[in-house]
Amino acid sequence: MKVRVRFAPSPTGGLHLGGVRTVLYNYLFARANGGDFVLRVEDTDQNRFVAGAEQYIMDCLNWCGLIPDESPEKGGPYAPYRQSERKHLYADYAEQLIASGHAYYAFDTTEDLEKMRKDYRRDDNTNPQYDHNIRGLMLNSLTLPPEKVAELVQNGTPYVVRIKMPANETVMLTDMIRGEISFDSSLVDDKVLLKADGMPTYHLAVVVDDYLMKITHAFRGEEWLPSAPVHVLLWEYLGWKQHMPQWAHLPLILKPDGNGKLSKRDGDRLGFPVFAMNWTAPRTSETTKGFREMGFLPEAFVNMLAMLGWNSGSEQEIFSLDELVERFSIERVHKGGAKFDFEKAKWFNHQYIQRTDDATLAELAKPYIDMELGIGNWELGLLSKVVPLVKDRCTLLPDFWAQGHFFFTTPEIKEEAAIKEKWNDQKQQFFTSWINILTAQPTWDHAVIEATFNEELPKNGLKKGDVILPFRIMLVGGKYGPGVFVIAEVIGKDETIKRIKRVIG
RNA sequence: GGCGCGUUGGUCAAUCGGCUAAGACGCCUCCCUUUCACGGAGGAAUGACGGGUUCGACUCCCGUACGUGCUACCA
Repeated sequence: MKVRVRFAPSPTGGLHLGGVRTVLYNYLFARANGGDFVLRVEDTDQNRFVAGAEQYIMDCLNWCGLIPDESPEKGGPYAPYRQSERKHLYADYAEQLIASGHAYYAFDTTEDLEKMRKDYRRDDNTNPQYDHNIRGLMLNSLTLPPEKVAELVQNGTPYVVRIKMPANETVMLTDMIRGEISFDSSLVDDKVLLKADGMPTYHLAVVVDDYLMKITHAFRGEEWLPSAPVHVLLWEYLGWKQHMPQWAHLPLILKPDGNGKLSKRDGDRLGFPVFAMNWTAPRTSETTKGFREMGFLPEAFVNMLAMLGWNSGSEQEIFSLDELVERFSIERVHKGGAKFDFEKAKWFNHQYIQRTDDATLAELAKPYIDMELGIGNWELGLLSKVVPLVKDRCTLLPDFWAQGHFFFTTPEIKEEAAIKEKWNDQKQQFFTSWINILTAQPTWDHAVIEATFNEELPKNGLKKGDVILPFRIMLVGGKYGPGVFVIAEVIGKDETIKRIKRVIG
């Protein structure tokens, strides 16, 4: 049987780190097993629908290079891939469940449900559920005579369909990551399967669509584990038990400080991205930063995510996507959640920058230089000289500007104190006469510049250490950067002399 | 409250009964570099707790604690 996996997001906002990791594991598993990877949009909640979110999700997958084989955009043999467009399919299955006695109509209003939760709340049961103990007390096709039910349905009274959870059964589930898990069916509530608006809930839709789309392995977040028995029973009640996919409940990605699931808020609070790419909420126009815009390379982002919850068992940490396909195994995925570490994420990006060829880096860095200087306002050829000089100091793409800005424009002197404090006549004299020597130089390369620099030192009773730092600050503005004579070579004779004069007057 | 899941350094983690418990990030020291990085050499830092099982337990079992997830006509 052909392996088929699916990523099933609901289009409600930005794509979270954890979501991308779920996509990745799906993708790796599909590729490794010669299977299909499908993107199915779970837009069954009309209240939470956010315009543009679906397109955004696909853009994120594109950026990461995790392209689905079948999707709403691309189509495929099991189209449509949007649950809202599959709405008509679900009611029949709900009816089938009612007919076989595994589900029932419920006519309780929101107020009825609130009242029930209030009335039955006790200290040892702070959250009463609509379950096998309670359903006999509610307004549904189990408590109402058949004629009454038929009448209510016919005259358009809103109703939902609920699963009838059995009492005292042990529901078993074999998880690829966690092994055997069991639940007591008495403790699981009668989940709504079909909502009053005719849309299925996740519980029904996921089972029906996984069946119809012939999904063989289902990866999802650990937060779904408690509702897994509902899904297992649905597979059984619908008569599809032998087709049920193998489950893998992935560990959560936790916030770096304290505990709990990593949320968008944590990123805002601690200054790192949580979404793959910038996301602007259409309603509020509020933008949340993404890894892409912060200057991550998609390969580094994906590699980092792969290692958050999985490792190969070897000491290797840097893997290309192809290597991951080859090495990844779901059995080696951790059970416990992992705290997200932004420092480690940056380290991955630094590694990838060092391994990327200079021409590609120049392409990647270009937009950030454009952002500072304006498109077309600077010499593109200069960037290819700068990239190899500053790349080891760059962790994120904007660092190419931070580390190399002085190649493009005359920098502001930020370390003036370091020059002024120990300034004296000898130094003044040194630079004054050195400028004249430089001006007369027919060739301009770092070796020549350094040679003249060295020759001029003793004439003024100076050592290299006395003036090399001041010279650096003249050119760079601060105490950082590549070899100072190389910088002088790259910015050119006129600019070098200009920058020295600017300081010595 | 109930139920599920989890628990090796600050963080990510190896180990599938033999451990003097890898490696990476971060941190610290030193070297390299008359800058900052890169690179190199070191260092501090770990099995939640209590019982079993076993010649031997980080590894297996039980309990406790702690954490976390769910407990919606949201996914």
